[in-house]
Amino acid sequence: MEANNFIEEIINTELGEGVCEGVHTRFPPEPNGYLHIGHAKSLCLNFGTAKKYDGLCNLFFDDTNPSKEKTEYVEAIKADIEWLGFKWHEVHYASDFFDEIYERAVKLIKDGKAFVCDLKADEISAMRGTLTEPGKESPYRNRSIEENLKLFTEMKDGKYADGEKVLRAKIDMSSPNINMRDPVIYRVLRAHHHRTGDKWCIYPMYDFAHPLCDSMQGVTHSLCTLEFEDHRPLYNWVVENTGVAHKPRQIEFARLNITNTVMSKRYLKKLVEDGAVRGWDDPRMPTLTGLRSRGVPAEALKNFCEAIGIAKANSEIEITYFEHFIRDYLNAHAERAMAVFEPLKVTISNFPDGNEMEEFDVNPNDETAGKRQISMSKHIYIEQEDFALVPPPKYFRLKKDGYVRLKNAYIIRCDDVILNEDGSVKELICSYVPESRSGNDTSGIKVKGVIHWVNADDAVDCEIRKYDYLLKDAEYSGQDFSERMNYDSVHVYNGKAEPYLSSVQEGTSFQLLRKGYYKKVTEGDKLVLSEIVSLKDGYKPNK
RNA sequence: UGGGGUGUCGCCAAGCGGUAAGGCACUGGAUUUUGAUUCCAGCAUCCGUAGGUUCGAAUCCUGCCACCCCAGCCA
Repeated sequence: MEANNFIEEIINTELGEGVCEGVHTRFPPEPNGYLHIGHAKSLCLNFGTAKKYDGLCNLFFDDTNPSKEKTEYVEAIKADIEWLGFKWHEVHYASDFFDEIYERAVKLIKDGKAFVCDLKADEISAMRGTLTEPGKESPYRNRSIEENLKLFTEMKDGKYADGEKVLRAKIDMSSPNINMRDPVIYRVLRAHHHRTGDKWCIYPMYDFAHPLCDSMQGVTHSLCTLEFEDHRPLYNWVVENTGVAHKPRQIEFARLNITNTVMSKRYLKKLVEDGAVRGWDDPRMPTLTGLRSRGVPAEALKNFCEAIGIAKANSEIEITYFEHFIRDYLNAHAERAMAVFEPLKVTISNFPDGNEMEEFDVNPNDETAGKRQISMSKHIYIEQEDFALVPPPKYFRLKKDGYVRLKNAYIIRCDDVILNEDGSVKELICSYVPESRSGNDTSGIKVKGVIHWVNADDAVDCEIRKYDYLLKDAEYSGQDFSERMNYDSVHVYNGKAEPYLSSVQEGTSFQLLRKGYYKKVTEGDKLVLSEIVSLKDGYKPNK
């Protein structure tokens, strides 16, 4: 099997040497928040690697800290993974293994490799040493096995208050790796666990529980992010010293960073709690559910994850790269329709009475997408921005005495402009060129601009939920028109052109296509937003 | 100043001793009834840096520099 990244190289080598027989991975979120785009990378890696090697991938909830975890999150996480289209082999919870993890801790004590420590948190911290100085051994380090056993049992039975005692692995207080300086592996914590309720008052630490859970699930390759590299020696220590039969291997890779995007669960949670966004599924959020309500196709996200690759170098991907995959997918699959945000009434004086109907492809790039009907009459609406009383340089759209093409229809000429009392444009009187009809234009007139329009007779009013940018408007001010268009063309697919449509999740009304309100659309119901909204670097929620 | 990692084009990223893939972005130009798409063309004499080994190095060796992570009873 050809390796696409360094992890696959490792697997290939192991397979070749017979170190492992198959591949079993797991996606291991802690249910303390919603999944975001960063998790998508891990999701694709874990599920993708398992699939490539015809192996298995579990969903594993790392719920060893009940004070932060909730059932709401586990349900949301499952829904997000399903949305992405991944199918897990089994679902496991660290809490399902609490009994066995406890037994493994007892074994460590019996083997003289763990001890109950009475030091307070700050004392342990003070004795841990520093980056350059070794730590000092706890005075409780040499308690007898019998005493440790008794004390640990009492910890489990609730005889001690939170923080009063902990169980520590007996490793090496002078290790240059701070994680090996007699790490705490169990703490007393009286918190209601979302699954085990009040059964336990002691909980294992991540460093102890994770390798054991990997082993018990049969995981062969435990993929995690770079910050756990220093924990690998401890991971291996646990695997080697607890007597587990199956020995998994931890491999680290760089987490995903995207420009101008907040990827920290802590801040995302704060945004939700502060009411800065309507919830975890606010389209401005980089959460999977937020992306979904924004109209981002799951396929696009997966294509993106595949393209960015897996490596160990810290990196920050430009948001345009992600946007490219959204556009790429939408261009091929999204249904088209025309829409107008700020309507400007247009009367085509020489157009015959009644409606003229015609059929068009729903998606010119996909014949199987079907056809749609578009009608036209002498009264239509166009976008206010598509007419300029005083056109800036290189303005391709409508102006007084100028021509423009109505998409899918005719070329029109603006003959007259009717103004309001305040000087703003009220209505346009135009004439159309009959022989310029879409498909068989014999007029010989060349126009550069093509604009959207809706038929006044049967256009549909839509209520669009408006989301503001978190980016300030000031970001745009000072830009000239061409730059503005350029910006829009990146963030609103095709700029002023036809928006792409795709269905959105039920319950989501209509999403923003661009800044401003949607007023009229021809085909009422499904709309979509195409702008990419992101948080600025350094953005901090209000305290 | 301890330990663990990483350094190839603006951003990702291949490359694993034989003389720098690809994508995004960008720039030209052609088509185009979406200022989109599509399509051609251009875009690292150089791989953090200084030396060394070699007929030959981004790839091997040595020194140096830069950046990231670690002192939670979080994960």
